[in-house]
Amino acid sequence: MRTDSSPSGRKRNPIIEAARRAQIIDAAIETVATVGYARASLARIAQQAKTSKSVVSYHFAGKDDLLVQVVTQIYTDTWAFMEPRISAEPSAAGKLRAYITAELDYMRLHRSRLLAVANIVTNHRADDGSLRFPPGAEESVVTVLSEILRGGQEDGEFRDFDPRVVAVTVSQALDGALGQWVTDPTTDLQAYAAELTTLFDLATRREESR
Amino acid sequence: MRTDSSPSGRKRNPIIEAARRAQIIDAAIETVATVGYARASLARIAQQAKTSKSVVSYHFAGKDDLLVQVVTQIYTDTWAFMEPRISAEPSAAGKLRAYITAELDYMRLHRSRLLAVANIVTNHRADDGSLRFPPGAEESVVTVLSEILRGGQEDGEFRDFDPRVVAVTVSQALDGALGQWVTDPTTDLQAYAAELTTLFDLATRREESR
Amino acid sequence: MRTDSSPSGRKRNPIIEAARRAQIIDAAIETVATVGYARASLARIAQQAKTSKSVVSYHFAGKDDLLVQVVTQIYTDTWAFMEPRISAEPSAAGKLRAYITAELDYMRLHRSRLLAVANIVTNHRADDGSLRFPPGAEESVVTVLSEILRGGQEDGEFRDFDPRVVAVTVSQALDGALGQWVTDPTTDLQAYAAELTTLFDLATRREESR
Amino acid sequence: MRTDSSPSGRKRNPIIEAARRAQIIDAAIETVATVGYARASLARIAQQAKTSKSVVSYHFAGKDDLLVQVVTQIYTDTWAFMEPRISAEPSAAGKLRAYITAELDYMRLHRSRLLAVANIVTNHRADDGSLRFPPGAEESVVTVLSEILRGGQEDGEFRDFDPRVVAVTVSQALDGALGQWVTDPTTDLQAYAAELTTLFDLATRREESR
DNA sequence: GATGAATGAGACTTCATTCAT
DNA sequence: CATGAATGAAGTCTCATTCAT
Repeated sequence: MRTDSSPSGRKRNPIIEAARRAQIIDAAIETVATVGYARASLARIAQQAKTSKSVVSYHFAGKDDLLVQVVTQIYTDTWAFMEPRISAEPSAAGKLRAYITAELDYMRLHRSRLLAVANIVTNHRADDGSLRFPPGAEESVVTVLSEILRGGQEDGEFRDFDPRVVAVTVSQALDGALGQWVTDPTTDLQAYAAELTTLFDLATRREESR
Repeated sequence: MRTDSSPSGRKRNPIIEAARRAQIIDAAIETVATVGYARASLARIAQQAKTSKSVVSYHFAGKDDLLVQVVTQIYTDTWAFMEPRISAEPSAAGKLRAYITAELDYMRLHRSRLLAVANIVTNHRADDGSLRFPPGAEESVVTVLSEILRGGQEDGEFRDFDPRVVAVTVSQALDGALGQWVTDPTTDLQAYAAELTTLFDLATRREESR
Repeated sequence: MRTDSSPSGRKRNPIIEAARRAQIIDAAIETVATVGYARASLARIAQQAKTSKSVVSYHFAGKDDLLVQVVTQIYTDTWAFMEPRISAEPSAAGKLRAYITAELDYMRLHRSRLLAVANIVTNHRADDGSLRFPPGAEESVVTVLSEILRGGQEDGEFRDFDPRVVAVTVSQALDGALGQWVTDPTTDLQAYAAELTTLFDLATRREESR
Repeated sequence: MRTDSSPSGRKRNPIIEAARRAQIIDAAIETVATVGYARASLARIAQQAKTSKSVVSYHFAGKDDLLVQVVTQIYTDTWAFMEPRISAEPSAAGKLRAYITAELDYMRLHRSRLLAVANIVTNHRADDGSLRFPPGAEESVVTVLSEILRGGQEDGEFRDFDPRVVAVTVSQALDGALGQWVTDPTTDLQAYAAELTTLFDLATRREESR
């Protein structure tokens, strides 16, 4: 097994290399989304990627490395999708609405990705038992949301509340939408988005503005 | 292994029986809460219960049976704790507030139980890959909440919204509180409860009443 | 566990005792006949007998003891059924025919017993790996047959052949009938008996008598 | 574990692969022949093959797959040995004699193989309890024998009898020879062959030809 | 550079037996 | 006398990882 996560030999071909890695990451996403974290073994992932376990072990330092990269990549991609739509909104309330609708739009396009991320983030642990992706982490969704909310409070748009509590709740609400959609595939995610934007609008705006 | 999960020999000793079962269930709860669903093996659970795997297999038909009983028992116990407080409230808004505060109170008393249930419910699957405790199930939290909310709408207390969306969101919000508390043990759950009751109060009441 | 195979306590009731033993032996027969020797565990046998493993262990010194008694009892019963019909025939050829038809008649009445015996006899071994019921044993079917055949040779009824070879072959032929019947339940055992009596008649009689 | 039982990676090494598989199959044969079907665990087989259980599980999809391949391979090999000798005989009676002597010759050369096959075929079952190698199967010995016998009847060589009954009996007679040889290692298999050929000759030929 | 082969640990389950009551 | 409870060994299979080529 290679010890670093990006193979580098004498004649490595970075294009083929990247393609293989992407293929394996996609397979990991699909596998975790389909069978759940606990049953997503390297064998199953390799099978999904139509390769062998060796190939997976060659391109990634180990299972942990693979899953970390899955999460990182999805976080990056999701944020690249959502960020412009959030930034485009001048008001904090607009940003919050944009956040909700953007994530639900992304969800419709990439169900497996968000499913995989949710599975991994809530289950993957280091050997000492600590969560590998603690909800308070820097890059976390919750942190971003907190800042939007705090901004809205400072601007006077939002009432007084604990930004972290609301951020956690919004984030959980979106996970709930995903779960609901998985349980009932007929769920209308756009209607769901409308429900949630209204809900959090009412829940966050200043009393005077009502 | 015992064939059925609830032993019924002619002269079985229900006291010893029940005690052992309770001990093992407690061990399972503690283990899942501590190391997570994926690492909660029968060996670890047995170790926690200070017995051997054989004893666990003797008292439960299998791992699946054990986990199902863990969930069932916690559901029952949680509901026995919450139900009186909810029923005592005459209004739907009161019931909703009671629901939130009751679950968070239970959480303070029995962190491991709710942690275990959350872990099992989101991860445990049948052999065919389907979730063993689908969120839409009869006894599910979401169903109970939906009915409270629908009642409030019929009474005219609540505005018009999709009860299921709000029920899912409330339930997820409570899970989020648990996660937040685990991540940051200094979290004040009573303050958290106040934040959430206010949030959902604002989010659900009729506009006229504002 | 009791060390001897027939329990004897202060107030034992030999009638109940015998009934229980018979019930367990029947269950063992049925279990071995149904699922085969390798899967006939004490648990399965106890289940078939509608008791618990403890009861089986109490009435028999162990699995080995139980199986030995199953075989012994069936041998005894089979022979009690066959012996009069064989003895009634004055000629050796008649005895041979009687042997074949009698065993096939018994087979129709007690399929499970012969199936169980065949399974146990060919599979059950002592801890050192030696067969527990070697085909050459005193009480064995083959020995009885050999003597009938040798008698027929001494009388001049039968041609010259190795009695043991023919005895083994007749015995195997009957086992083959059982296997055939199990495979194809529509097999007509009486027609099968006629085929076999003719076959071994032709195979054993003296040339002059043809 | 390998997912399929016959590996087909892009660049697998068929030589090493085949050698290991053959080694494990031989070990399985020897183990089953020695300790019997019921005690032939993967651990014992691996020990006999001087490897570990993992290696066995790597090369075969499971115990069932291994045993199926053992039987298949022995069937193939036995038939390759016997077929030319049978085909060389023009008459049906000759073919029948050749069948008997050929199998007994093979038995002398490969006692363990025939012992293993007999053990597996009579004991190995699918999970639903049905025999894995039912005696009526296409490739079965009995089917081949039946056709030889039927041919002899159509030619007028053989008397009128149920070909299946005689086929079963011949096959069982050969198994009986094996059992006899195992019980008494001094058994002269060539003499045994002569006894059997005479026996079935007399049993099958037309009356006119006597 | 890439992979087929191997490995040992550990998963869940079933086994025959023993023991305390 | 009878049995529910417990036990440790052993069963098959899957795991993530490593290694020789």
